[in-house]
Amino acid sequence: MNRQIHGTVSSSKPISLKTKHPLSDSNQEPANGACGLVETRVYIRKKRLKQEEALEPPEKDSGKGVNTHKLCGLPDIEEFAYKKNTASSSSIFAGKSTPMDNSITMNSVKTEGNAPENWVKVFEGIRQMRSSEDAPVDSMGCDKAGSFLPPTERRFAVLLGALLSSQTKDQVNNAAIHRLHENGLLTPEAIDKADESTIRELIYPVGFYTRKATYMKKIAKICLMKYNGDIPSSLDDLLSLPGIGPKMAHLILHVAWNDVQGICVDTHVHRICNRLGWVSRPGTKQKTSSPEETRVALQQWLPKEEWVAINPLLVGFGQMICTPLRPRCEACSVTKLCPAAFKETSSPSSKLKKSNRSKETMI
DNA sequence: ATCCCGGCTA
DNA sequence: TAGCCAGGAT
Repeated sequence: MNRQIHGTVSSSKPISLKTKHPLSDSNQEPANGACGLVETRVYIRKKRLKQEEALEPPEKDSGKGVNTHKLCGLPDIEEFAYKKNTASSSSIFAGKSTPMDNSITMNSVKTEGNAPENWVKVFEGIRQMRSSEDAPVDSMGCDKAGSFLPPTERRFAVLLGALLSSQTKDQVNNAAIHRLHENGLLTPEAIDKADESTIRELIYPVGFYTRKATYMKKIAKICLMKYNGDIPSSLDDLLSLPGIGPKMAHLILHVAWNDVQGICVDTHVHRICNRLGWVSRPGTKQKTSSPEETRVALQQWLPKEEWVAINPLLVGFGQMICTPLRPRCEACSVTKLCPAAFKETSSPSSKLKKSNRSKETMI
């Protein structure tokens, strides 16, 4: 295995793509005797992880979750929404009016008719828990990666960041974007010309890298042909891109275009809103069954000023406290207002009866 | 409903 | 080590 991976971040020397790469020969994974291959892969992954650490020292809070609001190269929406006065004037939101005054948009909230009682208190409670927990380490050096790019390229980088970030730790995602950038592959033109296998190697090991490499090629072509090298600016057009679903489409719209058409609902938002009783299937009291259903229900009463903020708020909360399995209700300050509080003490023992468990935890 | 890819954990 | 997790496609 002679593949070279330069260890230093500062080096701009592209990763050698000439040497053989276990992933470059498509249809690898022979049904048998894949041991050598697997070892090679593990080796490369370790190297990459080292590289990533050099790029971004590990964060304590980073956990496993995907901080979707932290797209590589972008200012952190969470910071944008919750810190006092960040230098967000220079952020991607520059140009539009000052970011919402986070000091409290709540006051001006006119509660919609069907808004859950006390939601403001819960919102504030969660916000406080979030700020007392180790504030999420601010978006490391990665914001240099994209922020200095001209608007069109920056938007494309946002799009790729969103695509790559799903099911992938920030660190891995940022490193992948970094490698793409090193190789001049952050523009639709370059992606269009590059080999899919090259892209696949560069983004490895982000989650689902094979599919994502394919999507990147298609997306680049679509951007060139239909959008003059820019990314789509409407929700429907974003959704039409392969690999871009509702969650990412709304996120991209927020970050790239500063346009809020809907709430970015991921599994955390979905889960927590149901636990809190904030959403239900239309005309019933039952839990919503999908993030999309949650999004629609939530939008019916949550004031638009909070549509961007709620995602980073609940994502962080969902990682630290209101976890999917065995939520840490004892560490939560809003249990008095939470219908689901302490109801999920699922005894770790009973793996059996999936039905029971799913009833309790799959909320 | 199942697959994708790899990290995490019981 | 087996199984869960997480958006999106099919």
